Amino acid sequence: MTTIKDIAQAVGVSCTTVSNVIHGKTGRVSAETITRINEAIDKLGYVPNMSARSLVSSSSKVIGMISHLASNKKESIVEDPFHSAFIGSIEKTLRENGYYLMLRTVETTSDLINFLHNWNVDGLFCTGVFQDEFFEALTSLKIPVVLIDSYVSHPNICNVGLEDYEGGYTATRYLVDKGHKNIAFASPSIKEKGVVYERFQGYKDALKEASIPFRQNLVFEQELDTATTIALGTKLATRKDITAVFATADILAAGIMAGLNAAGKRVPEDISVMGFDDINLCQLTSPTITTIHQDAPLKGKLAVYFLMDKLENKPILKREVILPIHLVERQSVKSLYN
Amino acid sequence: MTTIKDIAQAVGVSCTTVSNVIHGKTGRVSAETITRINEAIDKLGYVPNMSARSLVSSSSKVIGMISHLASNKKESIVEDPFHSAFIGSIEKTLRENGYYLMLRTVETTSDLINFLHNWNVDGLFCTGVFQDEFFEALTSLKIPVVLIDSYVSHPNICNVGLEDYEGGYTATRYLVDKGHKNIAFASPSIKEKGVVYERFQGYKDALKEASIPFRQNLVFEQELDTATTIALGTKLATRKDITAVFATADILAAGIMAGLNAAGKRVPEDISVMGFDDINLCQLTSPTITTIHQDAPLKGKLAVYFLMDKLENKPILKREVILPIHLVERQSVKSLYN
DNA sequence: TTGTAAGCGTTATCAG
DNA sequence: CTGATAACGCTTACAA
Repeated sequence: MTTIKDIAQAVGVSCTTVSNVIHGKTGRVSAETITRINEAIDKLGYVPNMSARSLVSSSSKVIGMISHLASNKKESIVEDPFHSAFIGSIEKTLRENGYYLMLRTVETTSDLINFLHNWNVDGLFCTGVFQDEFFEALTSLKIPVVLIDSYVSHPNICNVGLEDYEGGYTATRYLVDKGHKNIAFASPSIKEKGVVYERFQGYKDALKEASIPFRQNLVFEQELDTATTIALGTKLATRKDITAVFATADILAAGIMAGLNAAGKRVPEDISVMGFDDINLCQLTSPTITTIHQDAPLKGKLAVYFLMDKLENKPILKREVILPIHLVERQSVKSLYN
Repeated sequence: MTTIKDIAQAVGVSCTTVSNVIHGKTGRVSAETITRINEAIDKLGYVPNMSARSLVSSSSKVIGMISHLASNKKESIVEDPFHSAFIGSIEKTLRENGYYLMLRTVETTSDLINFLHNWNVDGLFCTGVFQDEFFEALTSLKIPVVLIDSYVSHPNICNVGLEDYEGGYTATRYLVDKGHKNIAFASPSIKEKGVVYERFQGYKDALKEASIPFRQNLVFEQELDTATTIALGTKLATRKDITAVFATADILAAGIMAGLNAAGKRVPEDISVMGFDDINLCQLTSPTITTIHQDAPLKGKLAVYFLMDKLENKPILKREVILPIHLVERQSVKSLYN
């Protein structure tokens, strides 16, 4: 392991000078020394020891991407702890800016605090945070925090979100415009201040606007694992009154379609289905899925930009960015006006 | 930040003793001191500074999960939904053993070396490594390396893999047993010493065993993005000779099915399709996809166990573990014997 | 323009 | 049983 000291000796200068050159504090160093140091760095293959830096400088260049697991949830592919859609995008942007990404699951608030102290973590990403004790802990941290897909807000915290309300509204409105009146709402558990809650409000408002009474018995909340979603589909097949379903996730929509199919119902002839997210799957099912599109990689990228700005103490113009959605029309919804 | 020194002062002992107690070197410490130290640790909320530990002890508890990007590829670290399946499992197992997971994409060998030095990385996971210069670099590291889904081998390196050959054989054999003779092979680029290559061998051997001549014009290699896979499906629809397709990934199989469908072909009536992996998608398409099952979370877990054993210098019984596959029969394959 | 030296939090060596 | 003390690699006042 080549160290700064090795470079200093090779060149015949002090550690200070080497350190200064490395950090571009090149104002008070002669041009010649600079080149000689840089040559030595290349030749000897110097690589900074981040632990040492971190120890002395209270900046570690470590960014945590944490996922908060409510106590004993089972890990499944659906319940992907790391929201794989945008994590690649996050790692890339972070790396290009000289940061390192640590993935960590925490169960309790003190798990989080310990983790942050362990590595002197510089900044944090979290997804799907609710208004709870965990969020409170987040707000009192002294490091930048960027929340993704969370409807909790605080002056200390930046948010990257989606037009969830609009998405729910747009989807429902689309179904209404196609002549549907008995529209089921399928989603995971509708938690206050969560993305699903917002989509739910959009659903309800679209109904109200069309003077269609909201009925609680058209709301179906359940887990997103494959077996459960398929079961919901077969259950919906027995409900003669329902002509359309709005599912708040494509994976859920697909499961419902599979269940309907298994029960002998045809989509969209017998019942229409709308999804949300516009993942690849939507183009692979038969019929293809009409859905609300969102740009996950962009979400990741924006989240990083937010964090970088805060880390570099740039003025934060706004604490929040909301990505637009749009409807992608495919085959899973049928018009009742024919 | 509470440090060891704070604890030492509070209890009235030296740093050494505190450190010893923390590490269970409790042989030469009085029972009373131990409890007093532990109480202080709780009360003052001591959390170890990993950077400091790392600096002094040449073990950082950092494990890298690296993905090697061939320079100009756009794919990111978890572009493959299948990879994200076991990354959660890896983080969990690592965490339970006191380690931390860093995600990192590297393009060149020296990117890798630098990263390792930066953080004094204790161990490494890599997926899909081929016999190239990058692999050579891996073999000469002095830290434990566990390869996942890679068919390169070296005494210094552990492998966690799958019965890819058997998978290819089993899938093809199944199609043959159903009376198919003109069986297409669809996959991403077949690289020497890669998982796809193994599956390809299994395909060829199953044909040979059934005395069906191998035909290169039944082999289709292309990218796995949705548009391309669907295009392949429509292309296959024009090939009157083909009665079945073996795709080496479910995502590919689904795309092909969508393309066939779009071109007016019915699966499995007109053409049969087999997948590989058994991801959720297989149960969501219509028809559901007959496929080769593999256990991704188990793969992740075993990879971690391998690494832990090497990190703790436990005797390595075998350098390699190959997970079994099995066929899951669904609806996308039709028997020609009726 | 460059060097000295202290100190970050921890562990390890060696004395007491 | 316990405690000084050096060392890990680096940054940063402060000197020169």
